[in-house]
Amino acid sequence: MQNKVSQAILKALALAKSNGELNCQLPQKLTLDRPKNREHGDYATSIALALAKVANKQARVIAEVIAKTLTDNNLLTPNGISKIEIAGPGFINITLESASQGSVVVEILTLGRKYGTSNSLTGKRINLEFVSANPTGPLHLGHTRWAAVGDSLGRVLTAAGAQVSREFYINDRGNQMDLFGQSLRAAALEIDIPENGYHGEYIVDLANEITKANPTFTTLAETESIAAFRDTGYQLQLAQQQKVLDNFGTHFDTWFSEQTLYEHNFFDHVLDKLKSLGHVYVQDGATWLRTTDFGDDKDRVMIKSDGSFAYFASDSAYYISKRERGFDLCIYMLGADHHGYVGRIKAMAACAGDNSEDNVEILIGQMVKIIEGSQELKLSKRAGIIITLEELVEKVGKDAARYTLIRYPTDTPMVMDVDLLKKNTNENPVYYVQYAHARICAVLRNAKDLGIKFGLDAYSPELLVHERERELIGLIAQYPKIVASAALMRQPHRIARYIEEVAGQFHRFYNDCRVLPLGDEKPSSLNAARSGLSMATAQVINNGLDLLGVSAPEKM
RNA sequence: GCGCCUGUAGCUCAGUCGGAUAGAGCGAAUGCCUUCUAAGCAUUAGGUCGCAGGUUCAAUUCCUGCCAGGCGCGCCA
Repeated sequence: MQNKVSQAILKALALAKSNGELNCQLPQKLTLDRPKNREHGDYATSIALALAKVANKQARVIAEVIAKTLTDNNLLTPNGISKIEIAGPGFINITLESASQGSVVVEILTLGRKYGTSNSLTGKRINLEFVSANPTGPLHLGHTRWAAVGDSLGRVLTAAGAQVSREFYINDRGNQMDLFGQSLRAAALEIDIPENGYHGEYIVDLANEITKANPTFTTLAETESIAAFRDTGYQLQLAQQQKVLDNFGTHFDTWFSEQTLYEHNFFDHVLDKLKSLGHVYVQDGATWLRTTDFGDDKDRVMIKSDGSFAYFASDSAYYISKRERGFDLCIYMLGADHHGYVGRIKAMAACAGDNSEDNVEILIGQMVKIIEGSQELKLSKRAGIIITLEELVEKVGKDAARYTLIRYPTDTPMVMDVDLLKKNTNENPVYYVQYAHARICAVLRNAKDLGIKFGLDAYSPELLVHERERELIGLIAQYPKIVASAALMRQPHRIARYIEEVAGQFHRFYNDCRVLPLGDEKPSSLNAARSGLSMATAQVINNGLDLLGVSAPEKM
């Protein structure tokens, strides 16, 4: 619909130019906005203001020319436009015919779950890496934000046509793993845990669990004992993370083990590749990647002078693995404490011969603060984990947890008030949206009981002329654009904010427009049309909630 | 010191590839259920969009400088 309107205006512009009424370069495409103020029509464009300078004419004059051309060439009614007005400094406000505007309901009911999907990213192979927690403990709140947002982004990108693979990178080698093993063994033997080891309470529980199943571990020689605790603890912890994420509705296509980067000479291949491109050198006994060639602050060590691999070696190998597995775009979702990595990862990609703009994207998620009893809970690795994903879900439920975490843009630090989420569930916007959905389902159940036919056949868009109906229709027509922009900008929170608006708009419609017949009234075609609109609204809310991984209950 | 993020209503936050009178929820005040889910709706109150310049028809949005807060700057992972 919107497209038809903008085509009409572009056509008018072209006609005006050929008439000599407009003498300037014409835009390729036109932006139609949905005005905030309803008095400004269904759509508005500021094209006349934009052209004023290049055409060397007053904006209002240009707007007049466009309006006149549209009218004179019979471009209004055939394109579903009922009214065109010029306002303010030269805005063109467009009002649609009810029948034409209401046709979107037919589109929604026809497409169903597919409404909102597009092909704007079709053909793009995207590797989406998120969470990637160390397998040395439970998932905490920071991970939880990404578990929700990353999963939703995956769904949004898929809806835009991209081929997405979600990946969890398991940091299963290096010092941290050894410290993990040492800590577990120390806990089992009830001796002091190393200073920089893991101190959370879960370590003791995990150690006990391991000892119970494997009583001999504590009797092995120290090195073997540490390795045994490490490897068993790793398996248990990883399984735990997988289970928790699965319950949270976040699923990964690939769990990628860091260790495997060093198998089958893959790392040698990586190093050869980087060498052949001329960015590797040896100094002070260490092997470096010259990332400063591409704007990094300093060069990075890949192989330390003692011959062991630095973490950056894995980073590089992992990136190259992703690219060689055929992904066009690698999206990294990192915590704010890792934002220093942006420069080096992009530079490393450039060292590998890639375009660091097109092939790599790094999204930084700011910290999640958590408040309980009006006091901030400080997260501390040493003291152990304050709140885990599992605990959060136990406290507030999966839907509320996911929704709250996705609702804010990730580059904003967010504050979660546990008390609020715990005791006042109705203060959470997720219920507002879910309630709208459940409410519609209730109405439709009643409609069915009353024998009202409200499918595609019985839908008469021209009957929906009430202000509330027009607003609601106009809003649900925006959904595909919202999904596309959420995908393009990698911002799933836009979906949440949008469906909140839809829910609100539905509640207002429901309040002012009786959907079903009153008392003994016979069902009319208006009842059917309104039921159809309600059904389409439910579909949009359902599709939106689905992109967030939140359920759309039919009863509440 | 350098880099990234943030500063919008009493609180938590949207909006910002420049657009008309800056929004929502919560909190405060007042109305609306004899028929569709009141977990809802309506009205009111509440703002120098951190500060100061600049760019232009138009700046909360873009640029520069400052102020305040968060985070990061290892041959750790």
